[in-house]
Amino acid sequence: MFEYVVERTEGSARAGTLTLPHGNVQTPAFMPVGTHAVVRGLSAADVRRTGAQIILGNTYHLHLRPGESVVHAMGGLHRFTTWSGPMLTDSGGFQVFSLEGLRRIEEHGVQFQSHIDGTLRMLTPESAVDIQWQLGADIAMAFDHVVPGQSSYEAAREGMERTLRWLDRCKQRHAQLAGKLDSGEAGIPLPQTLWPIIQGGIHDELRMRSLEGTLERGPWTGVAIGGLSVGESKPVMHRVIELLTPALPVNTPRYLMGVGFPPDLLEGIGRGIDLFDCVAATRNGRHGTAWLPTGRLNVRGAALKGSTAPLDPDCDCETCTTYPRGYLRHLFMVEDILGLRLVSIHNIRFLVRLGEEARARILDGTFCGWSRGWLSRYYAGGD
RNA sequence: GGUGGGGUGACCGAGUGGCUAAUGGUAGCAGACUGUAAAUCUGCCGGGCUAACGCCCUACGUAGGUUCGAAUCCUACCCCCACCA
Repeated sequence: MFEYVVERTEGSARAGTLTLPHGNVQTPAFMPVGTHAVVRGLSAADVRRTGAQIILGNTYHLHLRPGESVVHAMGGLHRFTTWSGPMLTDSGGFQVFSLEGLRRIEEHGVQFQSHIDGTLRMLTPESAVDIQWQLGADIAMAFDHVVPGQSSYEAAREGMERTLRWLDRCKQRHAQLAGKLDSGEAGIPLPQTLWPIIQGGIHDELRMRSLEGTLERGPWTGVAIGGLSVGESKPVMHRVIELLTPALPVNTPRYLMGVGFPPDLLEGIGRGIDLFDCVAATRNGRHGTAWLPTGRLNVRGAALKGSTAPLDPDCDCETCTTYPRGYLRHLFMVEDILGLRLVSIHNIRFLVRLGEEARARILDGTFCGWSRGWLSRYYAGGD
């Protein structure tokens, strides 16, 4: 049910297939983020047309609104959203980082003050797992403690060790719920699997200890690398990835959380990453930045006024095959929601296609050269 | 014709003697965004020179005047609006 098969490798890069209850995911792959059970601005059909195979939801946000019991009563996230493909829910661990100032960390869990109405909400390893079972995605993430990229050894060590202790508790609760499912008690339509998250900041020794501690607690159907792209430099991020992937089991998918921008995907794939998620595709889309093979394009820019050219002539997305640049710019100038949607669609398709092409290249053994050329062309565009 | 109100940078609109090249907003231009507190945020926005500090020029309807100093006070004129004839 949660099988991962690596079909071919080239250097550290891998092409594989992940089997999940709601379908397969061919890797490498980018997963669009749908924090509030929606990829912002897009319908499930829009997302499907981008070629995305799996999307995310978020424990913290869906716990606040509408509440996991509501989603569960409506038949789980798949029925709730009408997205019938694979899904993954993040645990709320990232909010420990992003909502710093609205939360207090304790060993028992994290006390959040809701950013919506100020009410106090405790998230613990156990409740994060409970909520995710109620939401019913294919993959649940362990509740982790993410520290900023600049964190000292001491701060990173604390977050990393806590993440391991919390992993034990997540695992235990997950096993309890899986046992209930087996005996038909849970009332949950399909099983889900739990993935752990490696932490340790930018400190290699901590990263390795996190990896070892995580693997000791396995086996796992997938392993995530968290706590990157949170303020550290690119070379440091690359170093940490290179450090970890060789030490991970081959037939386990590696998920680099929160990454990335287009070049980050190729840099990650080349270093052995299989799965990515990132809000940048949709956020940049809403903010008027489109990704092109030659770097970023400001869709609001005066240069696009009157242009009849497609956004990206090489792209097969709905936006690029239908609308001229001058119209997309116009949509942003008049602040119509269609503009936000169309550029989001393009950016997602752009990353999905990057994954598809990388996969094809790995399968025919031409990934490394192609990736090098792609990256130099992208960076030459001024990025 | 009379009375009253008003003319400020692309637009709207503050400012009623020095802290004013002139508050705010809009429009415009540029940039940022990485497991989403983000359809958000930041910067620029009279002209010229400078890498920059900064310097110079031109500006608050027009023309004069008062003053060390004027968008701000005075005079005349032009234009706009309202009401009355």
